[in-house]
Amino acid sequence: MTSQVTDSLAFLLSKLGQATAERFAERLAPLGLRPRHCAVLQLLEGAPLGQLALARTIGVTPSVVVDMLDELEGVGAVRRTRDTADRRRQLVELTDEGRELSLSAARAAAQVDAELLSGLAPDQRSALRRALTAIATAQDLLPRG
Amino acid sequence: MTSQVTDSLAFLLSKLGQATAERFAERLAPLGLRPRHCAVLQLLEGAPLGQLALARTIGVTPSVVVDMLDELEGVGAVRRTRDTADRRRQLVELTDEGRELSLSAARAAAQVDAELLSGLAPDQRSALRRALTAIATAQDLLPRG
DNA sequence: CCATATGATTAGGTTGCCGAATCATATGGG
DNA sequence: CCCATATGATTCGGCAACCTAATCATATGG
Repeated sequence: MTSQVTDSLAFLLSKLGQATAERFAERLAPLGLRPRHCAVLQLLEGAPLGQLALARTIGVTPSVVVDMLDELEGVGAVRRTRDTADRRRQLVELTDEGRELSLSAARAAAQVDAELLSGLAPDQRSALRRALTAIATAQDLLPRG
Repeated sequence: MTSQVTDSLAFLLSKLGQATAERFAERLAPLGLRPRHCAVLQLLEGAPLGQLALARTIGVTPSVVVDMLDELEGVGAVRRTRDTADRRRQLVELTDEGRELSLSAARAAAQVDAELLSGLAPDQRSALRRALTAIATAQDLLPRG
């Protein structure tokens, strides 16, 4: 009856989160993408953005954005163009290829979801999603309110 | 209505898992511990183990175990002793200090749990735990069957 | 028109993991 | 008995994903 760390939700969530990330990464690999690219692709589906705005929104430093964009340019998903109004600025926009990749990534994610949820009853699934969303919201983890 | 990666459970779980791990790490820091040490401490609460057995059970490579044990020895939580029956083997056992640290770690984890769950109703909490445990079991992530 | 701020980039460091190579010890077959 | 091979621990080098600080180009306000 001693309470154990591995019984905690914190431990369970950490492990499960890591395992899920790995699985998702495997699914994305054939597309030439990695999990961290997904938030970028999705953000750019709206309008083109500067790199600093991108960095702040997804919560990494500007230098990380440089790397990620180098990679995304490498697979032809995004295009950097100097902002003519402010020539310091790189406007990053999605290519058609990028839009397709973003869709494929969403499909990959959905596949992982299906695998994760396969053992759960429908009401369990929705309860899980609601609970996790509530927690993530409370912890201020979600990109768009 | 377009399905988005960030709407997926996979993405949510990855993010939440990482955030939770960071939070847990902050709680453990004053103890001189990190999340990855916890599984080791807990495993050793049973009987002393060799490092290879440790590695296999927690799912990391032997070289990682070496590092972790160096750290745990550094805070006085474990002791390595050559197995007299097989002198290649290091028998790793918990010290009294280690037992106390393990308890403190469990308390830290419980605190994080409380924070995570604070916004949820009791029935939501148990539903969440059941769902996560079911998934983790299905994915073969739990140390002890 | 110069001081200062801002956007992107580069360089270098840290953490946590991995695989391959190394070293000591054990064990079984000739 | 002794050597080939296996096993346990360790070391070393590498990789991924982040960070900070320094640098460079361009803007902007006094």
